[in-house]
Amino acid sequence: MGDIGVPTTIKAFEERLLEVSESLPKRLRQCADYVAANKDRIAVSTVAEMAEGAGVQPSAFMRFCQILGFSGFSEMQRLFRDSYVGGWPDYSTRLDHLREKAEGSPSALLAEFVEAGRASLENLLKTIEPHALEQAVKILARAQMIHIIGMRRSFPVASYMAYAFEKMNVPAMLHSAVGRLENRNAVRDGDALLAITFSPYTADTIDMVEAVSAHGLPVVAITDTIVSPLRKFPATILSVSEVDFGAFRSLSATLCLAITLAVAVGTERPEK
Amino acid sequence: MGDIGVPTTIKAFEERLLEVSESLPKRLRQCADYVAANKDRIAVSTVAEMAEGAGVQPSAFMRFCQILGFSGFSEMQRLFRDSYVGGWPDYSTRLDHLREKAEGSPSALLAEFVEAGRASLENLLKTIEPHALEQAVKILARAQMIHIIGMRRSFPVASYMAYAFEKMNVPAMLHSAVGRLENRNAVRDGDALLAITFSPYTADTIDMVEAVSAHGLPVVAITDTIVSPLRKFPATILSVSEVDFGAFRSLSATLCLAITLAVAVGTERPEK
DNA sequence: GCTAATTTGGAATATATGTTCTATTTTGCT
DNA sequence: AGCAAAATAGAACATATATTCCAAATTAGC
Repeated sequence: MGDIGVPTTIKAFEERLLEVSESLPKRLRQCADYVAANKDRIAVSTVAEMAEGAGVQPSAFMRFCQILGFSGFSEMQRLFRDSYVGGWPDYSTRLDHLREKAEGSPSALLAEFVEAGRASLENLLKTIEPHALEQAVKILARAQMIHIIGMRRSFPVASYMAYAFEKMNVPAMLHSAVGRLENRNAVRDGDALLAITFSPYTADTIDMVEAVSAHGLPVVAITDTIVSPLRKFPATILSVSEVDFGAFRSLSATLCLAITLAVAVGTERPEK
Repeated sequence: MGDIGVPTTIKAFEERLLEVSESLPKRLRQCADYVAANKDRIAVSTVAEMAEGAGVQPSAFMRFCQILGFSGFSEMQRLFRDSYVGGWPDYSTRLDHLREKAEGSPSALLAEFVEAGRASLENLLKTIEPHALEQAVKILARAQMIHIIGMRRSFPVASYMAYAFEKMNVPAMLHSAVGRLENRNAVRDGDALLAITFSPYTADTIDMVEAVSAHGLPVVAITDTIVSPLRKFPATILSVSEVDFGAFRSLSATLCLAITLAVAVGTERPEK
């Protein structure tokens, strides 16, 4: 046989499988065939299940794993499980460590945030529902005026969208709570609301969504996860789950979605 | 509480999660949030891993599963393993797919921005100078008050940093031009200025940098490229070159740097 | 500010699952 | 056909993981 190295990537795994499957006794060949046809099951099955699927004994499947270069089934499974979640380390605990130990230079911290941002972006692409996105664009493109609200952590996103809309000559209004002036009466028929809110959900934002949707106006919401209180309203929801780094998020994915939405609306909108 | 039935579909699971998450004590709520944001992990993780991710004890996560109507974690996991249909399109194939086949649609646009963001992040890591970053942290950590200025496109960054500093009890002041009130006299000895500006450089921001550095106060600047007009002043410069798509930039890299800077300052700063 | 009820953390326990071992069967060779 | 080598099945063992339990801490009500 060739190298004894453990496959560390799905690709390497496939190559090894192909390379080995020629010269395999009956039962082990069954394993190879079954695995080739059901690679995705490895991540969520037990040896017993895989063995049954292949029509062999667990011990046979075990030997099969070892021939592929792994120490056992668990090691092989880990490869598939890790590649499934795309390496999404637990940042919240890592930040705690950074804080406590105070070790790690700013550069190391930057590396962490870059990594978190990268993971968030990849995840965004995987989880966004194209249909919801299209619907959101349609709603906002039709609106006579887009009202934008986002407080605290969401404010940067709201303000960036306001900037982008302004640049593209799309009528939009950023509802910031400057001076506690609540310009709620600016919302009129034909308008739409774009609400951005993340846990912990600011009451003002929720209130505004409630008020606006009570008037029958359409609402588009950018929020996190599915437990958002916005689910109670008939809004078009775009959910982004940003990798959490302690109390902070880099907002990479959120801003990406935001700018996409803004540009799509700007281009779709009937001129003037 | 409502029904006691075991959720038998992901949809039912989500509904149950939403319905229950309102009235949940602290730790259980953490579980709910983490699960909502990481549903895909349930199929391939152990209770211990899920619990750690949520920042709780395994036993707490266990109770959470039971509140959702399952007998335990295993039963809940089975739901996700069974409904796991395999075929998880990995990031790169999904990206290609969206780019080509969905051309012109919002989803394709999203793919472009995600890719641009990813490239920007990678570039950020390569180009940032650790020494400059450390110096910036040092300057801001020593300042009695951090004055933040950033207009137009830079305003989201400025406001996010203001938010982050506030969260960490770091004295900071966001100089927005609300009502054209220019609070320049708020700047005092011992303070520092954090200026964020990108081409085309807003005059107000440059003016402020000039005024502040004329008083001998330290300035940290986040800007693009090396031809920034800020080079004329004795400021610590962190340059980010964001990959742009069309006329817009997703700001991914800039925000990443911003939040890094904020957290680094927050942790380095002497308490109180 | 005290008491009762709820919630939580951590260790103890039970169970499921992976892994190894060996007698038995099968295969390949002369 | 008879022998040696390889492969297999099934049981025995080891480990990892889920689950439960209870004392300590927290919260809510009075």
